[in-house]
Amino acid sequence: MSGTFGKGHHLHLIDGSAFIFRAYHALPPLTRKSDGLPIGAVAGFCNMLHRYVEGNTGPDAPTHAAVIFDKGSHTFRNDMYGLYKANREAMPEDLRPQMPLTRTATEAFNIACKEKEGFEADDIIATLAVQARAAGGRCTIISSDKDLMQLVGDGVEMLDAMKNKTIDRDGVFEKFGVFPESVVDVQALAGDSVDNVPGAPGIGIKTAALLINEYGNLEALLARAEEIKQPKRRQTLIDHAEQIRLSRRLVLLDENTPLDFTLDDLEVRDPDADTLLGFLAEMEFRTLSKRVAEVLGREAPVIAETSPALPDAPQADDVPFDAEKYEHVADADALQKWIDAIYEVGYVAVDTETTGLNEMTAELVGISLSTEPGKACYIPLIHKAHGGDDLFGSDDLAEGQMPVEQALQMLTPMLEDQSILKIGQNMKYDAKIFAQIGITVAPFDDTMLMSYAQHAGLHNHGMDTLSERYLSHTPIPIKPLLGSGKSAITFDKVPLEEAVKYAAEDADITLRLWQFLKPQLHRAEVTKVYETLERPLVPVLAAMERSGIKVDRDTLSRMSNAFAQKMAGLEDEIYEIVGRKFNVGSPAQLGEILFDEMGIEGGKKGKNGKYSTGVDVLEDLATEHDLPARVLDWRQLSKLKSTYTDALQTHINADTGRVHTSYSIAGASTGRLASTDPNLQNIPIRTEEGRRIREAFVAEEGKTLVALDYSQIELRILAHIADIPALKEAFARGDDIHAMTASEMFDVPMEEMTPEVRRRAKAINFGVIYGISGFGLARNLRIPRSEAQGFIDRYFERFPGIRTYMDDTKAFAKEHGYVQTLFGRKIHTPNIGAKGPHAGFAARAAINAPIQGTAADVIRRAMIRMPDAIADLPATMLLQVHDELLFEVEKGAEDTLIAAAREVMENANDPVVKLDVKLTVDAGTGANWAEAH
DNA sequence: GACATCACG
DNA sequence: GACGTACGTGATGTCC
Repeated sequence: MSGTFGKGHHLHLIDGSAFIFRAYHALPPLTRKSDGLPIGAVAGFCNMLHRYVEGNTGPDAPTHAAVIFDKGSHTFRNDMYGLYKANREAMPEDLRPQMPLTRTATEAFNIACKEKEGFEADDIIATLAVQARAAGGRCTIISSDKDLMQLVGDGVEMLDAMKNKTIDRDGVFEKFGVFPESVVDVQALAGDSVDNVPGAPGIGIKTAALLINEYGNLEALLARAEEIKQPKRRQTLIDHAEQIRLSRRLVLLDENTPLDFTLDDLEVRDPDADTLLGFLAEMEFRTLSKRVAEVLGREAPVIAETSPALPDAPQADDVPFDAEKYEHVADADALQKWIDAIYEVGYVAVDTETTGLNEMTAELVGISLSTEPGKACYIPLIHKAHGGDDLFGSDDLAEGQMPVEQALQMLTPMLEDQSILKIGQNMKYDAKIFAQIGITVAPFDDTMLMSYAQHAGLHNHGMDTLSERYLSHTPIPIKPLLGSGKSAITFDKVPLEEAVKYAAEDADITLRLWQFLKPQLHRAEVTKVYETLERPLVPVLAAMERSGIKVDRDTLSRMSNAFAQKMAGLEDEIYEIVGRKFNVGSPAQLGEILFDEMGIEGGKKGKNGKYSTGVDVLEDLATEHDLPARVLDWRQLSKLKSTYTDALQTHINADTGRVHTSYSIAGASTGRLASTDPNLQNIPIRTEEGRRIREAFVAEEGKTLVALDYSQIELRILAHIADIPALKEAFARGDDIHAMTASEMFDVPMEEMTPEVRRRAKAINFGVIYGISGFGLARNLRIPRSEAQGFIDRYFERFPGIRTYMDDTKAFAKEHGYVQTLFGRKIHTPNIGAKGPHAGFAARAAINAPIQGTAADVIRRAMIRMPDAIADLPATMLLQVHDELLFEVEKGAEDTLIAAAREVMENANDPVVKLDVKLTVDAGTGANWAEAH
């Protein structure tokens, strides 16, 4: 299609800067081999352009396209407002020299490349989009920048290339709560911390959308600001009217940027093969050159090897994923070739396929390996013929598999060879599967933990997330292979051809992630965290999980029956009071009965129109009415029964008679572990009835359980980090820390301390760790907010270091985007700059993270040292509950174990971190967990 | 699958 | 000075 741009034409506008920054952050700091020129961002940029061009086929392909860049740092917006984009970080040093190369790259692909001094790319995009619309054509803006959303509609849409998601008018509404024509009004009110647009203080996108929807537009709102009911909001709008108008001018895109070209100049052109291949060769992008050459039907240019390729050097340009190329290894010859290749490079990505997710019961089905990007294999071992269908004889193995013994005999020396690095994603899983059959995998790297060490708090660390984020590749989903629900099958029933593609791809992805993430560890300065706090924990946890803890089924069963009886009794009483039967377990039904039928005052509805019937609400009502108290009792029993006495029984392993939890190392952002399937970190203890559940956790015959827990570890760490002399001295003296706080705050001598005063001080101490607020403390203590605020003020007065710590921590988080523990663990705080309600949330999390995270690091270090420290004792470490370790030991050796374990725990910070406060550990023993704690 | 609720540190 | 508020988790049951 040609001629003047108009109806039937389709313009693509690519936000060049977004491409560059994404490429820069997604790739390691690659350099050109011949001269060391940084080219990581250019490499990523070229890959993205290539992928973009290749993806543009079919009827919706653009007829016109351009990549638009920013030019110069000073624009007309800086003249309007000196602080515009003032808090932007300077461009990284290794990115600067790459900027001109991205323009050259765009031209090499023969795509129009446009920029204009003094104008932002957004303004040029706006101008072109409006021109395209006026001419009757369509326009797609390839960007996810919210500043461009004001342009959407009437033939203009956006495409988030990252998520491959189109943003239309409805998409804009989802983001802003208004349609595109009102976006600037909302942005003017909400401001933007990234671009430093001031907006109206205290008003975020939600409130802004509410106001604009009510008043129609910004000018109408400002004109009628006096009518607003909320006093603060009204005053803000009146006081900051000019600032808001300025903000609107800042976010409003200029649709009349003077341009020295027309839409017709942007017509899509085929690249010139020589120019493009020449450029790629000059950049020394080997693989991309090959790919592009293939597409163009040309010979790939020869690029000299100017320096020997390092074995673990990341590839500057990536190999495309191609599941067809994965190898199905079916005999000893083929496997031997792989083992030889592994010894050649010294490392291998390994992944296991099994019959289930529970490593204690799952059986090994096959193994996949990868030694370089794009090169991977799957060694199926016990896949069933015909998908295990009974009609054909269910136990027949599929053809094309080597005997399990033979495969393992060949692989085991390699898996255990100290000179071969095994790379896994969540290696604890594979290590446990191999441990089941007597294979100890070592040494190893774990890509999940590498990601966690660098990016805790930013995103999760599952393979799908990492692959999409860092390899721009969506892995083959497992769902279609296994099905779901009742008809779900296990992996050994998956046909070999499909199994090879899926399984080998996992190894391929893992290897690529490792090549990408490993050099980044150093760049992010978290190598020590990974090497000392993450990786060494894997074998320790694997051993604990495999040990499990003995749980007595009869005890649970008896308790379950008792609970059921009590619940039935309570149900009768509840129905009696209400006058009919209903589902006591339904908060919705209960809410209506309490507040509508019975007419009790004080019902509060939540966001979906249901009354809240949480424990706080019911406890308040219980002083006046019988029903809430009964319901609370019923709920407690229901919880204990369903979650503990019943569910726990289903987790008792048939072979071991024990319960084997699984710890996630990379789940909690602060560095804490999390326990799942079942969660053994939330077994009841606070109420007498719940505590009895712990009686079912028992020691084996002839053994005893020993529990050791850190005393007040978070408060001790707070005393150290915030440097509070009074707290440090109290810990040194061994004082009751809450009583001391109370005495200091309320001027009560320690000898005359009452439980009530101490309770309040305790709540405040905890509040401080959580990033205290008057509201939260008031709610916790059930006192007026003003009184709670008074306590907090007094606390800050007596312990001024706390305030400094809080302020410094928030400032650090704002500046760096993360906070750190004493051991260097980073916890990212992406929402710290948010406006509105999110801000307080993020600030409190930032204040808490170094404290909770340091405590988590301390016990991790203790756990890592523990196996050696107790190696000569007849003892096993079973469980970790954040500040507690539970052991099982032969009778008679309790004291020796306590001495050894306490020594490790109390000195776990040594020698990396020197603490001003001593860590102390309390110990207990017993035949069951209730006694030991 | 979202939400409410409640178990733990 | 106000948006809604204590920090971090996981499992269960209801209800759409």
